[in-house]
Amino acid sequence: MELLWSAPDPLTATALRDRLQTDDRSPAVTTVLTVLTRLEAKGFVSRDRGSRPHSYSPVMSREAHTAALMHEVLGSASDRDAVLARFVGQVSVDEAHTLRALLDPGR
Amino acid sequence: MELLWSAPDPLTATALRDRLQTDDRSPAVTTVLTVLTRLEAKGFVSRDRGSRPHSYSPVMSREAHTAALMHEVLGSASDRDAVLARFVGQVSVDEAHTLRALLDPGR
DNA sequence: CGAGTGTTCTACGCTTTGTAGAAGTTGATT
DNA sequence: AATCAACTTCTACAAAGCGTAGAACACTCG
Repeated sequence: MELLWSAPDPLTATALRDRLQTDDRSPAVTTVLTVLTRLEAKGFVSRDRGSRPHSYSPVMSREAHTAALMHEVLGSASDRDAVLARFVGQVSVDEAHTLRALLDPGR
Repeated sequence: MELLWSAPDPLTATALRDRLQTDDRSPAVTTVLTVLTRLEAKGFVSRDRGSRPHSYSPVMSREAHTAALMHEVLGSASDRDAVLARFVGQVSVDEAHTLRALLDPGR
C-alpha cells in the first residue's frame, strides 16, 4: 500500500493511479483517493489543496518512515537497552560495520 | 495484549486471567484461552499440552520479540543501510553510547 | 454556462482483535 | 464405573482497519 512512494515528487491521484498499474489491472481513481485521504489522516502524506488536481507527497521518505517505525517499536519496550542488545546481536556483520561507521563519525 | 509476558514462568490460563485483573475487572477465562490459542497459532506462545491445565510460555522474551520486530521492519526496507542511518540519527546520546559499546565488545 | 475532470461521501466485504457463552473433554473422587 | 468440577474447544459477535469503488458534489476552462 505504502509502496506508492517510489516516485520522488508530488503526484496527483490520477498520476499515482497510472504508475500503480500492475499487469493491466489498475485500481479506480477513487480508490487511490480514499487511500490517500486515509494516509493523510494518519499523517503519512501531505496534500497540496491549492492546485486543483491536488498533489500529494509523502511526509517522510520511505527510509525515514521505516526508521521512525523502528523507533516506535523500540519505544514500546520498557528495557530499551536490552532490546538494543538483542537487536545488535542479530544484525549481519556488514550491518554491524555500517552501524559502527555511523556511530563513529569522527574516525 | 502481549503485555502478558511480564510473568517470568509458564502460566495456566486461569493464573493468567488472575494477574490480568485491572481494577476489579478481569476477562473471562475463555477470552484468555482464545487469545492464547491465537498467539500460539502465530508462534508467539508455546503451550504444554501434557499437564492438564495446559501451561503457556512465551516463545521469545519480550526484548527478543521486540528486537525481532525491529528486524522485521528493517527487513521490509529496500535500502537497509539508509534506514539504519536514519535510525541511528535519531537515537539519544545515551543510546548511541550503548550501541557503540555493544558493537565494540573488545574495548 | 456547461462539460469534463477531480474530490468527497458513502458503503461493502474481508480480516484482525477483544470478548465470551455453549458445548465437549478429562482427570479425579467416591 | 459414574459423576462432577475444572479445563479446553467451538462458535459467535462487535469494532476497527483496509482495499475497493459507485454516486454525488465541486471546480475550472472554454
